[in-house]
Amino acid sequence: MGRDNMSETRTAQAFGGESLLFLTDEQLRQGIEAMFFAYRGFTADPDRILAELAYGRAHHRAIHFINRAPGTTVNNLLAILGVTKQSLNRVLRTLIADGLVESRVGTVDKRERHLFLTEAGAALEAKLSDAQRARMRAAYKEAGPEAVTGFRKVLEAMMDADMRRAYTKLRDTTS
Amino acid sequence: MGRDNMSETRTAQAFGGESLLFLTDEQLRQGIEAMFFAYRGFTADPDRILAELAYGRAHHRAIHFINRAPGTTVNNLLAILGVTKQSLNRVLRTLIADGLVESRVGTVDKRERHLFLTEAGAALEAKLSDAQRARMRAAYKEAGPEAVTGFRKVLEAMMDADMRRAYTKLRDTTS
DNA sequence: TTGGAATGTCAACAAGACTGACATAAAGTG
DNA sequence: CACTTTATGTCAGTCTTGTTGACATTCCAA
Repeated sequence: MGRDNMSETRTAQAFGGESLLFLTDEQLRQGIEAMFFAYRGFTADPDRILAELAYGRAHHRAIHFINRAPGTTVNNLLAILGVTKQSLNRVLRTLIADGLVESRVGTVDKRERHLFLTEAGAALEAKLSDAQRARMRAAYKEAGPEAVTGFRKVLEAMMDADMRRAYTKLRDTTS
Repeated sequence: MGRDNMSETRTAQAFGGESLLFLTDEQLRQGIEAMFFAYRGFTADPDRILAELAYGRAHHRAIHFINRAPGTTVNNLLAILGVTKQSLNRVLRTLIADGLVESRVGTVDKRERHLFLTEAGAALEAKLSDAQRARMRAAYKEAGPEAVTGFRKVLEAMMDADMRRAYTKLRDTTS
């Protein structure tokens, strides 16, 4: 019980900013398990909403990033989502058929399809991200401002290089 | 470009410990996207190892938690993993058939099966968690000690109540 | 005009989740 | 002892989401 608290204190408080971290396998494993359980919570609320509509996480991801970067091309979306075009295409087809996403042929390059959310699509996006933001907001409040900064720092450091590029590019985009 | 850095600074530095958080939807969305991209990195290394062995994440999860709590019952594992017994059983069957997991009938309650890793199972577990820990260690080092504390705090606050119980119970177990 | 790039479609397949139904054995309870 | 509940396993079928491979279309660019 008290054992872990002790080692955690040692890491966080006894050592200063740029000093060596005291990283036991035990502490790393706790971080790993925390990621596992937290990700379940992270997706739980949207999953419930999606289940009612016979959609899955793949639909959520597509809707999220189309909303985030309206007019994005299919190829661009593929790179961000990290799936094959066939897999994405199946999801997009249902979303387009259901009137949540609109695909417009490119004007400068007519091979490209630019993706936009319809009103209905934007409404679902709002519903999904409201739920997810509520969870995130509660977690942030409970953990406190400094914790949030640390949280973001570690997550960013955990990404693959190319995902980190995609993330920071999106992050620094004024939406 | 600079816009986000400004708002982040405002949140993290201008306000003190117990003050109200300045939580814009923009900041929350960045946290959401950070979770998405980071989780990909989090699973990338084990996924590569597992792909060579024709195993998936489900096998990894089972192996991880059996290693974590040797002798755990099937029911216990079900609760932690949050899947159906049919789904877990399929994974366990292959792991037992491949000689990575051993299932022993309970002594006090003969209905229960207690799960253990074999030597081969423990070897794979070590290989997988070495890879995952290396990623985690690098991220922790890059982010710094205070960031690690904050990271863990936010993740814990993001869990569902029952997962949080499972997590802290595991966390506080001397392994 | 030819080659390559972007996109889409079809088919087949696999992992991994689900539900539902049923079997078995053991434990608990009246 | 009879009955119920619990723990586990299994069979069958479905769904989502991912994969590969093959092929067509469109169109830009050398």
